Order: sequence, then structure tokens, then C-alpha cells
Amino acid sequence: MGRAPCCAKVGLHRGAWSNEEDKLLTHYIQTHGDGQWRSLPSKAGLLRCGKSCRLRWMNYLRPGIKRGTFTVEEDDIIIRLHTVHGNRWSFIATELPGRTDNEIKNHWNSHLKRKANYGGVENQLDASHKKSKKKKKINQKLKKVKITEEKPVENLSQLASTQSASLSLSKNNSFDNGVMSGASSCGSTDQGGEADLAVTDLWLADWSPLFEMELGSDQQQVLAFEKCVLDLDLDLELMMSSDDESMKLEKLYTEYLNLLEDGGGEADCN
DNA sequence: AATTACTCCAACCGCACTGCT
DNA sequence: GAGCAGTGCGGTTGGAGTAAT
Repeated sequence: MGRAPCCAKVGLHRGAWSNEEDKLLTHYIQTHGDGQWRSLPSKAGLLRCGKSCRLRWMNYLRPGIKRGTFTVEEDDIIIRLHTVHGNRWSFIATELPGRTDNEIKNHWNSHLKRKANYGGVENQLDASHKKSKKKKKINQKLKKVKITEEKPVENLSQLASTQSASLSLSKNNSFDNGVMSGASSCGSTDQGGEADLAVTDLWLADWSPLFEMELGSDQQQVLAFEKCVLDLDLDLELMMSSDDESMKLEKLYTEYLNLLEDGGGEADCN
């Protein structure tokens, strides 16, 4: 016996919400409160799925939602939090009052990802996405859907294989010399531009796979370290401002190991 | 002016988690 | 403990608007 669908799809409205639907939903929730989303649409006189109602309320109709352009400060917060936490949009949203996870996610995908510029990796992903959409359109016309998408980069070793600013870890808790030599070479004067890009890429990369790789599946350790990274934000910035590329990475990783040793998996940053 | 390509964002979808029975 | 409903989350899609050709 499979689970019943959240709502009967037949006869329900889909797509953009009309003003009338917004009014009905807002009025009902203001009168009766939210929750009970499955039964809410029928009670409110809406021909919508409960999930759709919840999404509409949470993301657009709820009081206190901040609309409009993201400020530079907000962009900065998003980039910093994304660096540490990855695509945990709901968490990031808690740090930006009035902004929803959906809005932040869209803003990241349409503006910040490009602004942050992960280098060739993101360009490849964008290209892949566009190529996929084009293929899909074509295939829809042909009434034959067959979409092949390139997998996104999932870890740093993949990232390393696609960029000059490569990074990997060896089993004996040190950065792989061969790879590091490549990163170091980016710091040479005749490749200054590349060096800047390399630092940016490393700093903005999603480090969570690295943490998971070293800490296994112990989520408490991962969270403890993430907290420490946030607490040590200034120190990390200081480290990353170092002139020598290899030193930056060594310092960062050494700090990480120290945290683990000091805290025995429960690193205390205070 | 018409067509094509691209950007952006609202909405949808599927899965995971939690709490209740 | 199993099964289910309710809810939350992140990835993905559809399509309107705009820019480029």
C-alpha cells in the first residue's frame, strides 16, 4: 500500500496565483491561522493543493516578507554562509530576516553564483544546464524525451580535476604535494590573475564534502566544526590573506586538525 | 519586425523528517 | 515498531520578460 498523494491533482488550479486566490488564502489564514494545509484549501474555498497554499503563504503572502533587491550586506552574508553550509537555504534564511529560502536560493542561482564565480566549474554547470534545457525543448518538439545531463561537481577532487586551483587531501592528513605544487604555482607573479582566481575559488568552494570525508558520518562533529569556522571567521580571513598559496591551505587545514584534537570531536571555540 | 537566445523567479515535485495513533 | 498524515526542504522546471541577432 503506497502512501496516498498529498492531494488529488484532478481539477486543481496550477501555475501562477491570481489576486483572488491570494485574497482567499490570506483572509482564511488571518481568520483561522495557518497549519492543516491539506484541508485548508477546501475550507478556504481554493482549488489548490495544500502544499501549493503553504508555499504561497510562506514565500509571498506571509507578513514580514522583504521583497526587492538584495543589499550588498545580504549578498555578503549569503556568500559567507554558503561557503560553510552549502545549499542549506533554510538555515541561511534564518540569518536573513524577511528573506525566504526560496528567494535566497533563486538569488544565489541567478546572481551570486556567477558573482562568486567558481571558475570553469560553474561555467560548465551553467552550460550543462542550458544545454539540457535546449535539448529538452528540442525533444519536446520531437515528442521524444531523452535528456543526458552532466553530473554536477560533487567533491573537491572533482573540482580539482577541472581547475588550475586544485586541492586534495592525502590519507596522512596533509595536502597532496603534487596538487599543492600546482596551487602554489598559481601564486607566482607571472600568473597573478590566476592566483587571485584560485584563492577565490578555494574560499568560495563548498567545503562540506571535505569535512564529511574526514569526519565520516558523524554529523555532530561536522556541525561542531562548522560552528567553529563561523566563530573563527576573522582568523580564517587572516589566514587567507597570506601571500603564499600553499601556506594558506596548510594553515587552514592545520587549524581544522587542531580543532578536532582540542575538542576530541567536540571542538570548543570559546 | 520577427526570431532566437538568455535571464530570472514563481511554482512544482519528490523525498525526508517528525509526531501521532 | 509500523503506518500514516503533516510539514519542511532542496532541486528542478515552466514561462514571462528582455536582449541579441
